[in-house]
Amino acid sequence: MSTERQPDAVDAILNQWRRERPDLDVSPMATIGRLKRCSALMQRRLDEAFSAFGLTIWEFDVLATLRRAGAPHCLAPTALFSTLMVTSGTMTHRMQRLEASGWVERVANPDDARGKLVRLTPAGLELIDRAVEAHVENEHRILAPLSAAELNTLETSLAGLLAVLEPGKDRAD
Amino acid sequence: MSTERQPDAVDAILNQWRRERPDLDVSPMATIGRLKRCSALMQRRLDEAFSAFGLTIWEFDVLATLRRAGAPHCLAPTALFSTLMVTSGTMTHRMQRLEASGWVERVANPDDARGKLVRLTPAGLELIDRAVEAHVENEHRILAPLSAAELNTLETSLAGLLAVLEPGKDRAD
DNA sequence: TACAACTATCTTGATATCAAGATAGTTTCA
DNA sequence: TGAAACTATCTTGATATCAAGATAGTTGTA
Repeated sequence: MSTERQPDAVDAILNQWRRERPDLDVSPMATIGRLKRCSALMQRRLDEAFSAFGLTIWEFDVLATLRRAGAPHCLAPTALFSTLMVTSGTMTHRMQRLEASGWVERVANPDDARGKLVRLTPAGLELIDRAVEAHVENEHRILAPLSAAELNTLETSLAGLLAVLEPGKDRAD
Repeated sequence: MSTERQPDAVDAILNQWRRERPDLDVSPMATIGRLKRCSALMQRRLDEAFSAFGLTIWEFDVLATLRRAGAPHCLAPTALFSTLMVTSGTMTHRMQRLEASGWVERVANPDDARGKLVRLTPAGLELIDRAVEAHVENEHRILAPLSAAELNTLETSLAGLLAVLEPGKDRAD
């Protein structure tokens, strides 16, 4: 089970635990610790591209969700916060900010007067269309050091983990 | 390039983008999207174990960092917030909360009067020792559905990604 | 119709976080 | 020694988030 790679920050943490608590099998930390660390570092790299457009990660996420839904780029707040895994209160706050920026507007829902629909404005559409181009380019750049085979293995592994973590989706039983 | 797995939430997002922006090669989103989603879902699962001990994730992280440093379980705030990837202001706030809970105490730094050292109290040590046992068990449970081969592939892939993302560590040049 | 149960959204209050700057102690070097 | 540069920590003000509850509209059913 030898490895050729250089020890990383997670290896150091594992070594500390093995010294301090040799009674524990901390091997899962190798995977879960790297998952968290990769995700945190990745978000920072992605943020660099967003900030060039004056966008934060959450602003990009909301605008992108509306954009990829297709014309008329209009979704209910409930659909948005479910997709984005945040609470309704958070979504209310985000709508206020995005509306003030002029990137979304709220229009009456013809089918349900309890709520309104959130719609990309022309300015919001134009912005997110440019931002997503830069974002995708940035993602390509970030992953460029990995070979096609490495990328494929990583994606397949993460898909397997996601299937384990995603609560009860796509189950037939 | 056929796959046997069920489509997941990230596949749905990719399909939307391919319909709306067929000019973009959004393939990196398959990996990066799953990374973020796996990490978010994993944190929720981990949080379940922490909350059984009345701990939040950040409280666990700070106490665990002190614990695995070994006796006398004492680190400078700078070492803590560097390791934990947060700002100094955040760490000040965390120290106030943890000190009020009685899990850490601040002692004078004999080598540098500018700052104090943060040290686990006996109560903090006892708590984190129990909590980390439950945490590791929980991690084993979460990953149990994956085979040893799958886990090994996942860990190796994430280590490769981390080497790409980690800024300039372990470089000889 | 009328009422109960349900649902979508917003409000409130508390907390965690960050960026920028303030404060105080240490180090370097002439 | 003394002053400048540096460093460690804390403070301040703004923002994003959540949990819980409030409000208003919809649906089912007698």
